[in-house]
Amino acid sequence: MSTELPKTFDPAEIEARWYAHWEDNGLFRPARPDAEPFTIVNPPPNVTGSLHIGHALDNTLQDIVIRYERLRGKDALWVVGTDHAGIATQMVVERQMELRQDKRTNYSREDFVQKVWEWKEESGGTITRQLRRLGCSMDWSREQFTMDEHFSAAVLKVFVDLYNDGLIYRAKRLVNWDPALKTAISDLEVESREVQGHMWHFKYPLEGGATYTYVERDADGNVVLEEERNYIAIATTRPETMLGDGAVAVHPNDARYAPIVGKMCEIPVGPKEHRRLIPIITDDYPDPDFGSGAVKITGAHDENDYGVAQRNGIPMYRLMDEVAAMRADGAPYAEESARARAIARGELSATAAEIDAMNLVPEEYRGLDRYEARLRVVADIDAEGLMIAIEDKLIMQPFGDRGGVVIEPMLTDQWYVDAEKLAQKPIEAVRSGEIEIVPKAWEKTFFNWMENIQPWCVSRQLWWGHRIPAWYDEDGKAYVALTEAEAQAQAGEGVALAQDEDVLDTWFSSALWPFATLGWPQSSPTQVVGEDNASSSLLARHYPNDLLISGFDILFFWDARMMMWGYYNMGERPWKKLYLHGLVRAADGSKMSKSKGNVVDPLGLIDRYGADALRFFMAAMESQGRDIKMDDKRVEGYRNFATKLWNATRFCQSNGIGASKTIAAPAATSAVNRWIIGEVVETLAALDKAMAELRFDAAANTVYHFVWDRFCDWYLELIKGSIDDETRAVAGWVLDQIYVMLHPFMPFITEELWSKQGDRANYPLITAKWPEPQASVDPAAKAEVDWVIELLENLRSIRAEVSVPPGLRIIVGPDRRKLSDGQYQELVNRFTKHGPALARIGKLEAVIFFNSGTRINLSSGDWEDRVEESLTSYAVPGSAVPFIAGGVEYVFGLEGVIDLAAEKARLAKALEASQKEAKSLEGRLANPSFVERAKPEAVEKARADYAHHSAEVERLTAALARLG
RNA sequence: GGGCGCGUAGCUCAGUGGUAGAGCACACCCUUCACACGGGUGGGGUCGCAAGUUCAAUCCUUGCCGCGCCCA
Repeated sequence: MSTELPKTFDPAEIEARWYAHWEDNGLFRPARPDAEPFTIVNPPPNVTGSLHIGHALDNTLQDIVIRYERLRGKDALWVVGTDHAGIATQMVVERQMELRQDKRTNYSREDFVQKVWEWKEESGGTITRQLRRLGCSMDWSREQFTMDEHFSAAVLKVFVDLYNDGLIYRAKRLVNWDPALKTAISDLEVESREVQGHMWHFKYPLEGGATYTYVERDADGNVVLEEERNYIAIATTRPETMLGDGAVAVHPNDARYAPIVGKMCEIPVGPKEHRRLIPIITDDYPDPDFGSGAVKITGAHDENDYGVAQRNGIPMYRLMDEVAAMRADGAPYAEESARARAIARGELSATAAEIDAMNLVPEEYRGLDRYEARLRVVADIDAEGLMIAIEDKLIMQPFGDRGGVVIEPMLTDQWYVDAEKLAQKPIEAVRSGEIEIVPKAWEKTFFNWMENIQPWCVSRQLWWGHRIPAWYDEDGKAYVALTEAEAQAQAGEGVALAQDEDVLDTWFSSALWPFATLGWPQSSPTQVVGEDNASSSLLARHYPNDLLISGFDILFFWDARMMMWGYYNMGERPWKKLYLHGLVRAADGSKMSKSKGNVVDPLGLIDRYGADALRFFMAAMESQGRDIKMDDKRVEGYRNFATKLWNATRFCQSNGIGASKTIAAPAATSAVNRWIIGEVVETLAALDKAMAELRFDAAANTVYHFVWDRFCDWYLELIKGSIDDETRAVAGWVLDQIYVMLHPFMPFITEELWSKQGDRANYPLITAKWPEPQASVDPAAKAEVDWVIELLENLRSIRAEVSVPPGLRIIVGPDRRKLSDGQYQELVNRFTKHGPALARIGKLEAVIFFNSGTRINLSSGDWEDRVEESLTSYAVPGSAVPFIAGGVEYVFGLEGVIDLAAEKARLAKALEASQKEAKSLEGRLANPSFVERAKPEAVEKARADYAHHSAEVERLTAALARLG
């Protein structure tokens, strides 16, 4: 028996109650050992994080899929967990320390890491609680963390394996150094932004006051400037790096500087007596048309210069420390610069390490911040009269995406993954279709990046994270092993070893998510499913995963790296399909950001409209490939939709309609019941198709329109007043199908209504069965109900347009003389069967078959055979309105009540539309090439449409004529 | 500079080689016994611009204009 519903629908109460029920009863992952597995892993959110609208979208989509597959009977596993987020988490804890005038370096590494763990235990669960409020049905019983012991073991194993395979190595290179976080970061963590800056033009005097003739020519080769110079002009946006210049480079074809190539010039900064001389060299890098065409080369602080320096054997002098302040270490400047001069003259050779140890910052600049040093350098050069010009200029600057400060390229020792080799399998997989990317448009972006991939810097100068399993002996030789003992064994007894201080990039570990969460490496992928080894069974059953859903913004960060790790460690794709969704934007289309203050809190939306409404919004707006603009009104609309369903259920309950007893559609004889069953069949097919194609918008809209437009607006209206046992059974069944089909999108309200429809304590909706109507569309029933609907829509439209008083009951009828006997019989049948509904909804009193004597009273069903009314009595202006439904012309009898002018206008409008349509079709059909060359179906359709419209034109013309 | 995507009703968005749809908004009507978070009926679009392909283009091609993103 059903339980009566309260009049109002309270999402908050329902959500809290059902979520706890599902979770407490293990319903997110019921034991289904024999079922086909289906697996999704969630992109692990930062453990420091809280739920933002992007998470809401991402997790809603995943939950829709997982609930759908669970309902379809699969062994659906949604792996959940959080990411230790090295930089972000360490920052959070350090900031808290700052508030207490404390800092990380006041502690030992072990103590600090311990404090991070304490913080994580206390405050790290925010986002997982919030995911529950969204209704996400993850398998919390196996919640993971990237720093869990088993996960860490997996990370170290991958590092060691890669090292042994030569795919990971340590090298001194120019890296993106974040001076705020004091760590290296990867290319992907750098954002280029255009900022207002300056270009300074300086004179670098030639050695010993040498001069040359500088000649500037225009495009035609005419001399536009010719002068004697004792300097070479250099343009730079970063004067402070001049101190580390190793050379000046010009393009080999640049005739202006040909006279001085190979000569030496002086860096015009620092104490005069110790000024360094550097060579003028040629390289393809300088662009003769940019600036002066001459470029200073600071190999240790600029990506392009680094390349030039490497190609030409130019020393790379490091100028800054870990916070990008000018170095204060090393020997006095006089001593260091003397050595540098010797090196430049070729009198002294030095190793890279020796060069790195040299500090070429003059005493007066030592310890200054790089920007302060810049100001001082510029002022000093200007004072000496060597500044040519300052230009305002927009320059591209690299910013750290976490620290928010300008990245300083720095020469440091870091660990690199040979990404190019690891990228090959993933590239092939996407190319061959082994991994499908949806929407397909992203494939190009994927290939473009993967095919130009750079070595991946994976070491980070942090304390929180997976410490790199490398130990060094006193000579700096590295021993890579899973444990210190193994490293010691490699190094030999008695060799003093020290472990690498650095940790691994968080993405290095989170890329193991698809299999390390399933028990790898303790269980191998080839192990057979066995009851005795739960984890091996898990890995074998659930790897590869079926689907990954992520935002396109982490395609490279995470998705691509999962592919690399999947093929490398498991020899197989991590998932069969990758679905990429867009960003959720603010209502005005701008990107949401804390600094702009336009962040929409998903929890606030849940408070206002309910989780179901927010979820449905996300689904309905998720068309492949597009960003979603936030629209509260739309969320509200879906809250209204939920209320609509709630009230439809209340109506059903008050009419004794309860839970269905069968999976299959009940047997039905009435057209309305047979029709709605057919509508369920069609809706289900459309929904399944949309889900198979991951068209979340189409899926959501399909259910929405079925529930509102078909079930509520027509079915319930048509059955009112004639609810018999068959109808009760069918209506109850349809409601149940609605709950099931809608459940992936709106889990809370559907579960609540399902439970209230009958005694179902042991049969919750979340684990119910997906519909199997075992029925098909009945074309006859469909035609009959479509006829009723068309008739009623015509009646309502006319009533509104010609202002028939709302309560007035009216008469309709066709002319018997225009009907065949078969048509007449069918109409008599239909009017008799649907009389009460037509009377109630259409406010019809009777149907008269004019010129036959037959009149049927629609509410009572009474017949009169010899009525005197004929069409003639209505064929007077102002008494009859014609319309066509189901191909039959009716007259709407309204003696004296209609608005003649409005009626004329209505007919004229309809006539115009029909004429336009008919004319266009006529023209098309008159075109021989259309008839000859178009598809036969198209020609056929055009003919039929033309016949229809020209008949319409005739009737409307006649009707208009009758009105005078 | 290279690549990708977008430009359809006032707004937010679907869509198709045969001249267009939804939700919201708007106008009018309705206190009809599930629902005013409701019911009903309407108005509203040269589908960015210009060429081309085609019997036919909003949909295909090219160019242009505008917007966004990614990469240098």
